[in-house]
Amino acid sequence: MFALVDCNNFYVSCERAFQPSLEGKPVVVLSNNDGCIVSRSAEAKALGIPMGEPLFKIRPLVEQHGVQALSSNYALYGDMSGRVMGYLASMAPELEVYSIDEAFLSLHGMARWHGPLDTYARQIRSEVRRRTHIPTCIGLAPTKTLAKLANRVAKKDPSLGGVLLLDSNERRQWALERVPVEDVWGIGRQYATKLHSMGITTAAGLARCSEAIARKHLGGVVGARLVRELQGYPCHQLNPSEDGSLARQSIACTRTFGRPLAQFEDVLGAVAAFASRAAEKLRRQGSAASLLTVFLSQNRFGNAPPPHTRSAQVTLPVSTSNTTELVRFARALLGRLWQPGTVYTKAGVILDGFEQGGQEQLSLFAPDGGERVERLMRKLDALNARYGIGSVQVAAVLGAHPGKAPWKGQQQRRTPAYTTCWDELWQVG
DNA sequence: TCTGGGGTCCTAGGACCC
DNA sequence: TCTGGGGTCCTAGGACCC
Repeated sequence: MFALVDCNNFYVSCERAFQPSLEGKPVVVLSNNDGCIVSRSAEAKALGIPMGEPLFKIRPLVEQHGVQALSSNYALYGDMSGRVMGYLASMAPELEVYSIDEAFLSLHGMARWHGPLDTYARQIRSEVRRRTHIPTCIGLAPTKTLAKLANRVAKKDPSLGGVLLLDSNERRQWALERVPVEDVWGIGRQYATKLHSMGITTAAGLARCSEAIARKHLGGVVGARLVRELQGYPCHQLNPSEDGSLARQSIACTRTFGRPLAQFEDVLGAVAAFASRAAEKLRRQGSAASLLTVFLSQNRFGNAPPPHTRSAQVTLPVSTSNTTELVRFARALLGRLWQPGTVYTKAGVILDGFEQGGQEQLSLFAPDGGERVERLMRKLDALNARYGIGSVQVAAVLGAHPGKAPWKGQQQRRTPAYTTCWDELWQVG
């Protein structure tokens, strides 16, 4: 039996945990540059504010109803997520951290010790709330896809008290019939449109599909597995997370600039900063990358025809996690992409092709130099951990401007980093 | 004026190999 | 004119997720 624990309106809930005055009011959290809505309180949803909507389009609504719009505070959310996941890890033999606000638990064999699983789930739910002030819903079912579906039903139907267990054919069928097909995990916009045109409008209808239909219309083997999972046959295993942190297969750092940029030095500053950040994340999970991609984007909402993005990739001669090396190659790729006279709005650096033990290969080429580089990188990470991200940087990051980097955007509505920054600790009193 | 960021998996086609 | 079969690796692109 799988359990899916999902935090309700996670970013808004994190903000409320430290600012109880936000309780009961319409609140939204904004994306980078205060651009789009990425989390909404129930009250904000009730006002008809859609997920992903740009703030400027709903400005009248926000002002009319006094909606609190907050900049995103990822230091806070990451820390709160760690607390929730740490507790969940203690409540089940295996835990998969699926995203910042969701986790799958394996509850195999747990009923024997803890009695009915829905009762156990209610305990977990109230304890998460007591410890962190974060509300959750929990879906329990024999497959991951059904656990997601149970979770969604529990969210929509307050009479269920935040927990739904699908442990019989009758209950499963009951749940399948009340979920629209577009809300099934793995059915996005394209597939939903296709299914509706075929007359399939509910999860129950999808569960009745033949394997051939699923394969033909829903992306081959992916669709076949989806339908099997709805029928109650597990196709997806739990992928336990090592001490709550995920080892990624790719690492990206991408940003829309605070304003459009046309100077090479300005964009280089951004790309070098992104490469540095990506290298830090890479070292934190102990990987070395063999593939480096840089992309540059122009305004995709303008009149210019697509493509709005161009990218360039290089296979590194030696896998590495060395910031200086990665910045050097990123600069070369940027040079290949750069078109003078073009105005860019966004850039990104992506690291791929990981292998373990990259450091060994590095030292093969530079028997003592490799170790020296490793020590330097460790020191760099330690300093940045102590004094804050970006305290110590390679020169290219600084670009032509000694002051604020021109690619950095606005975060005018950010709340303090209550839990992670010495200067912004929560004040009691 | 203002439109996020970071991931996953799968498929198809070409190059290349024996 | 005839001119195999099977495998791997790489890349691009599509669809989905939170």
